[in-house]
Amino acid sequence: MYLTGAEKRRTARIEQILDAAAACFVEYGFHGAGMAKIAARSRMSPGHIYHYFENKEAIISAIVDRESARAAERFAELDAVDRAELADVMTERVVTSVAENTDILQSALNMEMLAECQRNPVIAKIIQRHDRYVREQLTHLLRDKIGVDQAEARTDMIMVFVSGLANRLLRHPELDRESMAELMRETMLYILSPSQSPCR
Amino acid sequence: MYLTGAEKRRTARIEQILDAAAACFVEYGFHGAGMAKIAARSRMSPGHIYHYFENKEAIISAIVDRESARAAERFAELDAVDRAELADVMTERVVTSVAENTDILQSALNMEMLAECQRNPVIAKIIQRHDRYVREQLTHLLRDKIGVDQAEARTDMIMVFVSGLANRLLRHPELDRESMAELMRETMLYILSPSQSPCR
DNA sequence: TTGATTTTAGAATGAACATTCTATTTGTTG
DNA sequence: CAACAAATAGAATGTTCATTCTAAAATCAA
Repeated sequence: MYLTGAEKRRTARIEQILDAAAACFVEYGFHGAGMAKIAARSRMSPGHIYHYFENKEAIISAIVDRESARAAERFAELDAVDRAELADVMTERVVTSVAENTDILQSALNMEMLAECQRNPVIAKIIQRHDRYVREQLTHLLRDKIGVDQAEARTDMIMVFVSGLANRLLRHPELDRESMAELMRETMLYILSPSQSPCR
Repeated sequence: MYLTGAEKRRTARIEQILDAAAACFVEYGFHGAGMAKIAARSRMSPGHIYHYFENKEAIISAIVDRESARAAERFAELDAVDRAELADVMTERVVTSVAENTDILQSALNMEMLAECQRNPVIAKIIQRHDRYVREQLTHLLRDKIGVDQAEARTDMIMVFVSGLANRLLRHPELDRESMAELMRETMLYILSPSQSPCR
């Protein structure tokens, strides 16, 4: 699919605005960040932004959509992983996100998104759509590659871990990441073990 | 400790403002809710609010403090529980919060609080102080009543569950609460089992 | 190049906002 | 009850906000 110069410029401008908006939203929140700030950061005039987005709401929606899609991508990489290693790789993924500090920016926007999702039905729709997509992928992996029962519940449980960890690190930043990683590894393997009663 | 009439009225007014502010913050967010809205909801004039709070920031701080304290209280109730039943009761607590819809209002404010905590150091301090208090209580219970090893890590793990669940219910509201509760029960008992290698 | 169209800047607008100021009412105390 | 202090209302203020408008610059098509 070929893009004309005009189309290329258009998408470049849109990216430019979204990058600036994301940075501002991290710093000030969706409602604390003004259009003037976003305009300055994207090196455009405020008025110009309205050629690409109908209003601020539309920018927020686009950001939520983009961030959700990026999160989903990260899960999708698991698809390529070998059947035998899958449980370990998934475990390692979650564990690593404790050990290293899992992308601060992403976490900051996530909280903002979840706060917004509780009062803005448009945002809620977007978030829930991406979540469904991720769950479908993950459940497929769990059921058909690892062969667990209750694959849906286990999927949700794993996602409880991921978001729960992000919250935890905010409330307890000095948390001992090493012991946490260890316990997390144990628990993940417990949840991912294929038998109904997973003790071996 | 006796309170004079004036002191009683003062604290009543403050509660009145905080209740109104909490409701507005749930509906519009910390930065979307204006002082005019808060004033109207607490049936006071905007100006009058400034006799009790220096500015809006101070109201936000007070709300975060109050909500955190309430959450801590709920954990503190566990102190009265009998040693033998503790693991089961704690498990039941978490499981129940999946089964019934765990206090929506609390969850709404929590996300708002965590979003704010990432950019406002004053808010971060308040949240982290309450979290430390809750952890101390819980770790004490786990170590001295249940007798687990790695009590700190297990404490954090349980708190990962609680906040992770709140997030999960936002992203996946139609989640099958029954299977989730079942898997959650299993996993909680795994984490709370006293032996180092918890399979029996 | 010329004319048309798109892109951009930046000022203008009017509403909403947090906060302050000035009165007025209410309550308390001697 | 009188006088003073505290509590309260509501208008005033100056700022910031999202959005719109006007016009200039850049790009493209012929």
